[in-house]
Amino acid sequence: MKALPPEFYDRPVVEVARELIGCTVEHAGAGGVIVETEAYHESEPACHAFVGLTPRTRTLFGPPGHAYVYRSYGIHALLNAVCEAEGVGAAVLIRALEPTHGLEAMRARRPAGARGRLAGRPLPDEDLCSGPGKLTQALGITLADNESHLAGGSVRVGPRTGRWLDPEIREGTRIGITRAVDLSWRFCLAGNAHVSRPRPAAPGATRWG
DNA sequence: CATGGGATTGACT
DNA sequence: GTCAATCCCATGC
Repeated sequence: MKALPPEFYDRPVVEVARELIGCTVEHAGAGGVIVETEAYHESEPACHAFVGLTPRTRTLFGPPGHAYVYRSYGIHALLNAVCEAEGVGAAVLIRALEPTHGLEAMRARRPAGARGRLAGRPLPDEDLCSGPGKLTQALGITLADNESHLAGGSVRVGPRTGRWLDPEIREGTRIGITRAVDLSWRFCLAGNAHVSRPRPAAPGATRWG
């Protein structure tokens, strides 16, 4: 796979978040197409970089085109792409993928449902990567991948191909945050079953898709 | 050095 | 809809 160059990430983070929809991510023999992203920028308080340069946010202020991986709620590793010029804290959170290869490797890394209807059965495709914590688990991405190069490291991000060349994109407000909740900095591939919930509605429509 | 909160998920009511 | 799990690290004393 040809990877996106660092220059791709060296522009306004909201623009990169939109452009990453339809691009590919792969790691450890598995990968998929990005169907959901969110933008974060040091100028707004939901961004980790808002507090300035600390040991935790060092990667965010580094050069564009690197992975920023951090632990969320003590449990999940979340994958971001560092954007904008070195010295500016900005990143795109990769929130969901449509898996394209390595599905069995993903299922091996994702525990099957312990109870209920799906107990003991393999997870459906749309449950493998339909959330930021799920996709890192499915791909085997950990904090050890923090700061790795997205163009030549363990995590690789590639350009749009095939039926994802000109994706129809929905946008909405970001999820799971308590500050700067009004910014419409979340982007999704319209009608895609792998987007996490809640899914943004089409403009003027009453239903998703 | 102690404390508190968080860019989530899965299980249960 | 509600809830706990569980770790990193920013902040404050």
